[in-house]
Amino acid sequence: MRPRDEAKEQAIRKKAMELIVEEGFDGLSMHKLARAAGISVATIYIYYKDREDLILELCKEETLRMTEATLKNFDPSMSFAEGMANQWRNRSKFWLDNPIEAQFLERMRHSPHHVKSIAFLKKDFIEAMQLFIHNAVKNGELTSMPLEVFWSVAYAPLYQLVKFHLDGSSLPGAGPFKLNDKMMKQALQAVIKGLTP
Amino acid sequence: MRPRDEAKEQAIRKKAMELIVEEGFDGLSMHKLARAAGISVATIYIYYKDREDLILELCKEETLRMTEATLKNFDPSMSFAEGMANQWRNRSKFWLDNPIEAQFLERMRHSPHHVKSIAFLKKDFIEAMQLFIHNAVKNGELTSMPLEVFWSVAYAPLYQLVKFHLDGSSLPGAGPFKLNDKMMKQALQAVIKGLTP
DNA sequence: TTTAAGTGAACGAACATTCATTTACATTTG
DNA sequence: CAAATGTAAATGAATGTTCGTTCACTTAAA
Repeated sequence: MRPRDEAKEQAIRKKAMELIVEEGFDGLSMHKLARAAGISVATIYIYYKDREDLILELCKEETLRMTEATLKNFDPSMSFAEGMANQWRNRSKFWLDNPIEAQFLERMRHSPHHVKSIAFLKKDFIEAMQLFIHNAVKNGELTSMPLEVFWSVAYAPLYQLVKFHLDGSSLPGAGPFKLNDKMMKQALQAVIKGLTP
Repeated sequence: MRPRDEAKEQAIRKKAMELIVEEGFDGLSMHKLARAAGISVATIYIYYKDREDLILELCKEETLRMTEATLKNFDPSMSFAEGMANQWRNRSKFWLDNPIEAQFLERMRHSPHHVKSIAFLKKDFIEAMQLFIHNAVKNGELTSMPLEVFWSVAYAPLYQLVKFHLDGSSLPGAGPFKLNDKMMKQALQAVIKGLTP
């Protein structure tokens, strides 16, 4: 029996995400993908049932990689300031180390696939995050508020900053934009201050 | 000479945005759009040069409507807390009053069209925003920071909250989500607190 | 009567998916 | 050890469909 060529599957995945990031979902056609990956169209269908399956499998795997990176050295019993610093570090590091994969996930989040995409978040990841804010509230380090309000204030600024960075610009008229450590620290500090009682 | 049927152009615009919001950019085909709008395919080409032109014209007009709504009763010389309250009110109101249009703009912002899309922001809108934060810093109401850091901390939480609301949910496991005034106030308060020296 | 709005049919290109065939490797056989 | 065999990987061509766009034509109002 002939074994699968791992390099081919990797090429499919990589090029598919590149196409989606650079040209959007309408830029991902099976023929174009095959040409970009240097394989035959039919080969894609050995690995994936159809186009939809390919997209969802990509999302599933990258979501897993993302959540694993996000939980690195994280412990829900950390102090609030420590935990927030860890989360901002982990999340921004994942984005900057894996810009294609992270931007692909962001495209998913802002597409009709969104509902299916968040379903890939593992229970233990969600529970760790909920336990963290529960502890912080209990310890008087965090104002009590709905999960959604916390998430919006705590992390949305981080993702926006990283998006500005990867876009290379923010507003027309403002110059090119390059995120640095000082800005990240400043934003994190503001967020912590806002969330602290 | 036969006059243009305004209702037809409106139907095209409305249905195009609906298709993009509900099915993504690959869901917007000219044939499907014509069928949805109850007109002939060729009619679309009377109003728009091609598919790309249609998308960009939609974006241009909706961006204008959005910035006009955002500037309502806004004055850069307002106090920081007043100005922020005005902006959160204006921006959330536009989203909730025009969910299709707002979500269409958000799809643009997270697509390869993004660069063209931000170019539609009028200079006076940007200048008003910049003057507002300049004044606030001068008056000691706002910590000095790069525009991008400010924007991320000040508004990204708002857009994330509204997105949770329109999605109807946040994380799997968390129940359905409905944004209310109290949550909005709480988030705004946190943001202002974080940005104040 | 004039003129632009509006149309349905038609164009070739690109699309997702399938299929008969070939290829390359692991295993079995001599 | 080498040749034959089995099998899933890999393929290019082909299928039928949908795509964006155009065009010769009809319609309606100024």
